[in-house]
Amino acid sequence: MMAISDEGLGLRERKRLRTRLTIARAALELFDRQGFHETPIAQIAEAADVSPRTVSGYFPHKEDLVFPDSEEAFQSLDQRLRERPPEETAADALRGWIESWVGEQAGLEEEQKLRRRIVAADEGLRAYEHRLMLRAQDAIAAAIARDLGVAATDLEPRMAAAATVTIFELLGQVLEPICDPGDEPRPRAEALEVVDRALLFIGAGIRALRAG
Amino acid sequence: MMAISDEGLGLRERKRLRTRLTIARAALELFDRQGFHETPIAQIAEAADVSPRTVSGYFPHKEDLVFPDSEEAFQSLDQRLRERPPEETAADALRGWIESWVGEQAGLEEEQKLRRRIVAADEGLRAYEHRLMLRAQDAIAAAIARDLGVAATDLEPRMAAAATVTIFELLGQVLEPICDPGDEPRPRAEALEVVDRALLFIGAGIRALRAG
DNA sequence: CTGCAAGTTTGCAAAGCCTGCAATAATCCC
DNA sequence: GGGATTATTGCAGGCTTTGCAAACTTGCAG
Repeated sequence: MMAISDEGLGLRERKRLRTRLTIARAALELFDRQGFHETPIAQIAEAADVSPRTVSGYFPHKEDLVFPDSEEAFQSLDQRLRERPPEETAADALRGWIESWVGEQAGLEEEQKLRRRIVAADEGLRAYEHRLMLRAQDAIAAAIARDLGVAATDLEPRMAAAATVTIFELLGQVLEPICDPGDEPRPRAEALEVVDRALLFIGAGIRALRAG
Repeated sequence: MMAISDEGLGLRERKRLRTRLTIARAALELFDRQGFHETPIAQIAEAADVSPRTVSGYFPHKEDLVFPDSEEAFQSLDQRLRERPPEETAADALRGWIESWVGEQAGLEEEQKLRRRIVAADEGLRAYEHRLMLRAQDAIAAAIARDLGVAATDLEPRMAAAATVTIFELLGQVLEPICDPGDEPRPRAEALEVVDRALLFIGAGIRALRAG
């Protein structure tokens, strides 16, 4: 679910991470069984053996329980894009990041599947996920703008970035097109193939705009 | 704000529409002055001289107050796409719909500006707007799939549809890039130019995917 | 080991949103 | 006019979210 990186951390930090993880796991489990709206925070708190107030402390919005490490992911993507060498394109950096990201998710297929199923069942959660993605969209737009030598607020990089973010969203659905329990996880290669097709789509779109 | 189509309607319907309009207008005004979150429903009710329960009756979610006629717009787009003649492409139908839609908005520039400013100021509203757009996305994906002779669930039409919906969202921002009071409304032609560039982008992407 | 500083958990309360229900009021149509 | 339909309203209850202060745990220096 979340990368447990408790290296060189004091007891305090480790305990905090553990609590956070426990809560998120309990929530995911309950959401999957009963539905998001049908699961009050009080019940999650009970399952995680913690007070409701503590749940809200870790996860300001109930929806955050479904995307516990979006912040971490965004930071890593943003850094990857910013610190890419001058000769590497935004698309290459993005692809590289996705590759390593997908790699890090190894062993978490079950949780991913749960998450996908939960999100698929609730329109509001899909919108919330998109809201999280918007941050990535801005970072990607900035990176593409750097490639093209235009302002990040120009239509061109923004359209391309928006299309790119769309790919992320489709990616989740492609990886778990049928969200029934017990399905085998799709091979990683297939995910990357989708990414490559998406980047092809976007690259062609950009070229067309620049030519036209 | 909303198209007031009270032709051949009884007093009941007319009154209903009028009430709805009054509430939405009051809400928009207050949201703009104080902010979305800073405006409780009770205050809107007071301004519109109805009970809070009535507001919730007309607008199940508070956010709906900001997008009062999204349903109408979606229905009209969906119908336009479904009933397009066989020789008209999805892109053409879409462009035609946007053109007439933009035309219908004539005279509503002030409300549009208010709305844009309100939405721009709140991340949650942007996500909600996207949520509304997802319905259009499905309709567009189906239309593109029909063009291509593939299933609506295929990656190709879905990516193209997602990119298209993105255009709608950017369109609002392009039309009101600086959401300060008193700006002149952008000319309609400029909006259509954006649409054309967007369709160019998407068309090139689709061709690249089919070729590759 | 002891005790203080810093950080965490908890309960409580208040503000809001949203929904269902039943009573009341307005409108429609015969 | 009068019964049927529909709109409006108040009320209650469940839920999320936030602030605040008290109680508790951990870290660390002496």
